[in-house]
Amino acid sequence: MSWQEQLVEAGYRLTRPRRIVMEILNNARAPLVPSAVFKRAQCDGHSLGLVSVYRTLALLLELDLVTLVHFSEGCHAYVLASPGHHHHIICSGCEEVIEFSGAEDLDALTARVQQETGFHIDDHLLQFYGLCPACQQAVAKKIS
Amino acid sequence: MSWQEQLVEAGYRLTRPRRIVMEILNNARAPLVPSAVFKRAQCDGHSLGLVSVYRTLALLLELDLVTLVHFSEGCHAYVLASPGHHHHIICSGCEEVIEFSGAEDLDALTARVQQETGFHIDDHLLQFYGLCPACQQAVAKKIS
DNA sequence: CTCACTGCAAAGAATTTGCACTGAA
DNA sequence: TTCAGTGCAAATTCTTTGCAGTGAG
Repeated sequence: MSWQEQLVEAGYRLTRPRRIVMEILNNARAPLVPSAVFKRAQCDGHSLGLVSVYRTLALLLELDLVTLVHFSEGCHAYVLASPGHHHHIICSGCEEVIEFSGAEDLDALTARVQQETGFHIDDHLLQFYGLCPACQQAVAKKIS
Repeated sequence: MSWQEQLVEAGYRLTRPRRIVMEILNNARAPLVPSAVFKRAQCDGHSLGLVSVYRTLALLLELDLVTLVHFSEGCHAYVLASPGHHHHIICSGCEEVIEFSGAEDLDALTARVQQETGFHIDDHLLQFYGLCPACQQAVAKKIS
């Protein structure tokens, strides 16, 4: 089901601002904060209010059409969410984000922790940080 | 090495506000945002500025004496960090936070993802969300 | 046609900065 | 005694809300 269908399915309208925000997130390689989405829209010649960006992102988040990515310093930004459960690797160099799946690999750990702590675990947050291939090369060049 | 020693070691002074913030975090079962730390200080009859709370938390974070915990809605809060690498489980009921170790269990996954993506992974963020034993009981009672 | 959605302007939070004063070493 | 650290007040973000106008269905 396309995101347009999901929106409508959930009882929302398919409007210009929502299209623009989705298009921008779709073209973005890195996670974007609301103001960044707004700026890109302006650069692309689109007109939309910053307020709509906030409201649209909140809505898309609720519908799981976008996800939050957390940075170690305590900021968070939005990326498009592909269907299904995914995790992200974030490049510390260029902030590019790549998805990977593999929740299964956590099952053993989850079970162990549940047993040890008595908690009933129902969700998790997993992200990796590192350097993408391009940035690794850039660093290598800089050093040599 | 105690946190006091770590502070001094790093060239900082051991001041009243820093003691107060550490004491409050030490007594807190749940992660606290800056304003919450500030309020608790007031309740405890301590006098310190909100600004100092911000500055102190930033410093403690830099020294790894405290860590950030992320909530799914996009907020983050501070908890005391015990030495060594740890992860957190956060209770969705009472926000209590418990630490667990087990980075080793991620090694296999890390290796696989590195190979698949070409990224060079050097850090990760892992948190579990769920219900602590007490809150599980509370829910069970409510239903019955 | 209607009502959900938009965009402005304004309010409200959250966080940072400038600066004179204070107290840890 | 000295300078790092504090606390206030003000500045700067960041985010939310009220409300009249607009356009998707």
